Amino acid sequence: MTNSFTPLPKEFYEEPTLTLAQKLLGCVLVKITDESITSGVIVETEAYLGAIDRAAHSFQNRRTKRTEIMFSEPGLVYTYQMHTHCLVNVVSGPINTPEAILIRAVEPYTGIHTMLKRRPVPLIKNLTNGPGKLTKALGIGMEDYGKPFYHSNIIIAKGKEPKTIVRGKRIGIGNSGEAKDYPYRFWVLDNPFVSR
DNA sequence: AAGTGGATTAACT
DNA sequence: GTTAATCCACTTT
Repeated sequence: MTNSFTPLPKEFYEEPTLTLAQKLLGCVLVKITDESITSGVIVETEAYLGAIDRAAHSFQNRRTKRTEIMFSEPGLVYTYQMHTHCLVNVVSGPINTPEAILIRAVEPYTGIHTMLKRRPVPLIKNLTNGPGKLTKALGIGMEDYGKPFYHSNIIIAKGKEPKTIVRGKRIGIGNSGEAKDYPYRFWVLDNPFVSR
């Protein structure tokens, strides 16, 4: 499938994680397969700051097979399996700084028909308004683990500037002690596709 | 064996 | 629309 999206350069990811998490809002997440191109505009992200963040897999620099990629250079794909779902993250921070940004929601952009085929839902609104939902709709899976977003079949391209960015507590990390109140979640105000 | 966290469905206001 | 219960598969101990 021919692709008209231009990946953002490697340098785009060389920012502090909390800054990058905001810069990613409005960008387009694209997955290219032989059959189709599907893409969505990122509308919700969460930052995970490895060493100091109890909610992160890499808390206190815990290095396992799963978190290994977070210690690598920024701009790589970190996918991990959660029950039946797969979640996508953008590796952030310099080498040996295990930080990542979870993409929690996107707004369907191109290839909506294909996405609906992968994930039949009555309302488009429910197609990609959650981290596990968007991966299924876009066809992202564990096979994408470790790929660079700037040079592969899963890319992040420049999008449009989001109107208003809001910041708040993260979701789904209730048992992470004090870390559960860190305001590391960013989303586009009033966008119907944010997970909540 | 234990821990994990989103999606879906059901029950409720 | 909001909350509650249940499902699920993989990772780490």
